[in-house]
Amino acid sequence: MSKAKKPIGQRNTKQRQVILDIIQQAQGPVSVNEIATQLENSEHNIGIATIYRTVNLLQENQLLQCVRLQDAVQRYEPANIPHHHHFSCRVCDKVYDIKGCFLHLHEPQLNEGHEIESHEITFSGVCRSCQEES
Amino acid sequence: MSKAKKPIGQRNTKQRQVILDIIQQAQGPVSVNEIATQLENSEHNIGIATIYRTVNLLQENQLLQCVRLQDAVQRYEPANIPHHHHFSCRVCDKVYDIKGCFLHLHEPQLNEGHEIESHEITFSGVCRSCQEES
DNA sequence: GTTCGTGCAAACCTTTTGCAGCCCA
DNA sequence: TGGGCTGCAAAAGGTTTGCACGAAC
Repeated sequence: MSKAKKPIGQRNTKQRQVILDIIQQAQGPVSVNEIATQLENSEHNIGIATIYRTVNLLQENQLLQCVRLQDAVQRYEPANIPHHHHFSCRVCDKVYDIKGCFLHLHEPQLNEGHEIESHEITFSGVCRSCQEES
Repeated sequence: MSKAKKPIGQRNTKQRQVILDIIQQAQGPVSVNEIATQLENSEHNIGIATIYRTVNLLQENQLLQCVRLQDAVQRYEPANIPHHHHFSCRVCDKVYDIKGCFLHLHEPQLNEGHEIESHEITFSGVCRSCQEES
């Protein structure tokens, strides 16, 4: 069923396809731990080092981008989704995508002389689901 | 000379005052490593665990706030400075404060149902000093 | 003197690396 | 068949914790 997919890196292994599939089907950026947990619940047995090596490879090939929020872990999401930001729930720790961007970057004096190339906005609070539960 | 200062936590120790002084006199958020380096260059001998325990205590007492940028380390800054954000130079790795906030948070539907309590914006690019050097 | 705080070292957590065996091309 | 890829385990960085000694009240 993965006949038409082009190889990741030099060889097209099952592990790499499975990991990429998990990230592409997620609702927001996922961590290596979250990937490992999903794999444990399936029949796949993929070592943690392979997951790390794969996400790094996918990043180098511009298929993934890395998101680092307030906690210690890195999360990964497909590189081809439009510009957006993230919301991190302080109750359940889940990370959601927030569409669009509220930033007005073109007020010139606000850069204070630095050359801004990119920005990252992280919101935090209580997510939809956790509000309903309380 | 630290006669008038009120205690941090339950006891007023020299270590805690020294660590707080370093953070308050810094130009931007500082990491535990940067604090440790400054202490090595002085006559103080403070264990790394004490620095971590102190910044965590100061955070609980709302004297410090934690800033986590794209790299793995946490940085700390006084909690009483006005709302602002940060710029991280990809050349020299220094972190600068950016005054003010460009964010327009009150467009209601953009929260996507989550209750936003705080936000953090990190800019990155090339800082003033590094531009001049090239 | 009692209790809290410190320093040291070990533990912990996330991520990386070395290496022998496996499997895709 | 050969070399890239995997799994395991050990190592590497940043942070936390346990414990006995020392210092603040």
